[in-house]
This record gives sequence, C-alpha cells and structure tokens, in this order.
Amino acid sequence: MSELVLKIRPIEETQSLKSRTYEALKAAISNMSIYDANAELRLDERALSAQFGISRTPLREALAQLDQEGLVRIVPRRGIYIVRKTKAEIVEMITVWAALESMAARLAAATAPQEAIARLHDHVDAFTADEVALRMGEYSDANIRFHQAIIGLAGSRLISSITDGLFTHVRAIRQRTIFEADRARRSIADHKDIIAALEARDGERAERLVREHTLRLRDHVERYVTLD
Amino acid sequence: MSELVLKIRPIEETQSLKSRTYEALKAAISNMSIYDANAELRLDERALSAQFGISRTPLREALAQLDQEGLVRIVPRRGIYIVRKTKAEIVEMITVWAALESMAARLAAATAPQEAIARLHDHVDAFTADEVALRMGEYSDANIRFHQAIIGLAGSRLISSITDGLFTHVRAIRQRTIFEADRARRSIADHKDIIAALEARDGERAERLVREHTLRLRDHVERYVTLD
DNA sequence: CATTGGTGTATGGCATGCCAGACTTTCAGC
DNA sequence: GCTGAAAGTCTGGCATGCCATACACCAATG
Repeated sequence: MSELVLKIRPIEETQSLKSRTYEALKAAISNMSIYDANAELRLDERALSAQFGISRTPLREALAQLDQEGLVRIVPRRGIYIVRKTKAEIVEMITVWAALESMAARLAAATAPQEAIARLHDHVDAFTADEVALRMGEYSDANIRFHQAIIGLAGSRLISSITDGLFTHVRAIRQRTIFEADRARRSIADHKDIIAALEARDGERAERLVREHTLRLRDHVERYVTLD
Repeated sequence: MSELVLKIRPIEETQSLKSRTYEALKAAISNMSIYDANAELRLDERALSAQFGISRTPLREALAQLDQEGLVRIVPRRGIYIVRKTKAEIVEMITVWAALESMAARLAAATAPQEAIARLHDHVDAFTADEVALRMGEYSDANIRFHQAIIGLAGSRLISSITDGLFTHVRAIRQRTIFEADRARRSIADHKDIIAALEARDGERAERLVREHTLRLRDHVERYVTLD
C-alpha cells in the first residue's frame, strides 16, 4: 500500500479533538473511491458527532476546515455535502501543480544539494520500462514520490503545502491515469531527463521539462478521463 | 475605472456572523501597517467577542479560518497571535505568485477573448513613466490590478483563489517596493511587453515575461527590503 | 385535479458555561 | 535575598441547549 506518501505529522502532537476529527474525516473522504458513485453525499453533524463520540463543536470546526479546503460544502440550514470534483476542476488542479512543480524544479536546480538531487534516481531507476507494466502499483507510488521529492528539493514550505492540498484531491485520478503502459514508458524517460537537467543545474530546462511533463498529464486527463 | 477586478462577493449574501467576523478581522489584520511594529500581537477571544457583540463561537470559527490561512496562529491554552511574516516567507509567496501568474499568462494567451486582453491596456496606458513618480499611489493600485487582471484572464478559479490568498499577505510589501521610480519605469515597459505577447497569442513568451517580471520583484525584495 | 397556504420537522448557527492546562504570583523555607 | 512549590488566574477546548430558517407534508380551496 501507500503509507509512503503519508504526510509527516508536524512535530507537535496535534491531540485536539478537532485535529483528530479533521484527519479522520479527510482520510475517509479521500479514500472514498470515486467508483462508489452513489455513496451518500450528505453528512449529518449530529450523527457524525455521535459516531465519533464527541460533541458537535469540534466536529463543526473540523468540517469548517474541510469546507475551506473544498472537500465538503456546508450550506446553511441545508446540509453538509461531500464535494464531487468535476473534471474541469481536476484539470485546473493539475495545471496549478504543473506551475508549482516546475517552479520548484527551478529552485531545486539553483539550491538543492547535489546528494539530494542524486537521490531522485532511487525513485526512477528501480523500474525499467518493461517492469512498469508488471508492477504498476509500485510504480504509481514511486511516480508520486518522485514528484513530491522534486517539490521537496525546492525547500519551499509554501509550495509543499499547496501541492499537498492539491494532491489530496487529485490522488484518485493520478492513480487511474498512470495505469497505462504508454504513459508510464514516456514518464520514465521524462523523469530521467528531469534529473539530468537538475544535475546539470540547468534551472530553465528543468523547469520546462517538469512543466511539459505535467501538462501532458493534464491534457491526457482532459482528453481521456471521464468522471461523473 | 476598475470595478472589473472587484472581488465579486459570492452570490449568496454571506450574512453569517462567522463570515462577517472573518472579513472584519482579515481587513483589520491586513491593513495593520507593518510599520506599527509594536502593535499588540496578541488577541483575546473573550475581549474580541465582546467588541463584536457576538459570542465566542462564531468568533472562534472566524479565527480558525484565519489560522488556517496563516494570518493568525492559535496556540492551545497560550493565546492567539497575529502572525508576522518573515522576509523569507514573503519571498516564497512572491515566488509562488510568479509561478501561478506565469501559468495564468500561458492560459490567457491560449483562451482569453481578444477584447479582454485589449482591456489590459487600461491598466498601463494611463501612466507614462514620468507620471508614475507623481502619481505613485494610483500607479501602485493600477499595477496590482494589472496583475490580477492577467490572472483573471486565465479563467481558472483555483489560480485566482490561491493568488488572492497570497495577495492578502504580500500587499503591504508590494506597496512599499513599488515606491521606486526605477522599478516603476521598468515595470511599465515589462507590462507592455506582456500585453504584446498575449495579443500575439504567444503563450510561451507571455509566460516567460511574467515569470521574469515577478521574479525580479522577488529578487528586489530579497535584496533591499528589510522586515523585522 | 392543480394550487396555495399553513404547520411540523430537520439542520446548521449561535450563546453559554464548565473544564484542563499553562502562566503568574505569592509565600514558605533555607 | 534567593529558590521552589503551591495556589490563583487566564486562555482556549469542549459540551450542551436554544433558535431561525429551509423544506416537506398535508389540507383547504379554486
């Protein structure tokens, strides 16, 4: 499985009921497969607070946070609904991802330590193009970690936090679309080029390669993925 | 005029106490000049709720939202503090701004209607390089609106919402750094080039120009602005 | 049968009060 | 005079209950 990409919890133990409830709800919503199309989209404050064994106050605070992140929508006196992302919204997210990761690549080329860049190979070299087809699940994880690693190299907390938020939304799609040998083969080649550009400290090129790579994913989703 | 970029308040009148309190606090914090260095950084839930004439519940919800946006920091059983942005954080924000606005320019070049692009001239042509020195305040506003207009042309709600958030934080700095004739003169030239690229539908070039323009601002801030 | 008005119910918004933890103050002991 | 512990105070977290409003259901009316 993929506890690999679990966000590292901030040092301070966030023990408040609000925080724990937030995490629980977020995980539940994120892992809610987009396949169970007719899962109940409506949440009930009182029922949930009873399930969690807490009062409505911390639950409401957790829900408010999820609302702000766009995972749920709170409609006054109507209800709380799990948000279904449209394809257009997913495409927007990937576009923003492309913008931020490409900028991260530029920063990484300028400032990341050589050893850190070298470690990017670990995420790519483990797979040959042929193996990908066989171990697609593993590759999907490695692929995601590769992109997160580049963002990490930039050393920008802001970029990391924004993309983490996007990742929560895009996860399901990303795992689906990667399940295609063609894209995977191309993807491996792209990744190697990106690493080469970083190692050559060619920020412009790394930026461009990352952008084009991710925009290709966007176009692919736009063309071939269907939701709803 | 510029009702063009006015934030369109969500259709539904957000009359909830939480929303109104949030807006009020956000405005108060944002407009708190970074010059009154020793303004009280600590907020008191009970005192604020009394000032607003509401109970602590909606106030807490508003504060929680501000906490998530990074404008305040809530420390359990310690207090609520107005966050002072470090220069490094401001620089990160401008970097993200550069990434997103440049991507927006690329999108705008591809999809924005010709008339909309043409309206960008309004934000620039009103000033000659010489006038800028005289009407710096006006130019500063026009400058900001120009960049928001480009982002608007992209038609991406996500990019707009993220940059709006950044703008709240960066506003004070941006107004300070623009107060320099040299940068302003260069800025006007840059803006005209950007418009030209958009009109030529040259997405690559528009993207690059916007990125370089904003990264120059970043470098300027990094070098010459002092906070704290 | 369609429409409209009224009433009951469900749901989130808000007010209020108590609680645990952290800081401050004070006073005993050396 | 100094140190340390204990009590008091301040602060945000949480539980609980009431309220206004949106909606559904139903009856009365044309």
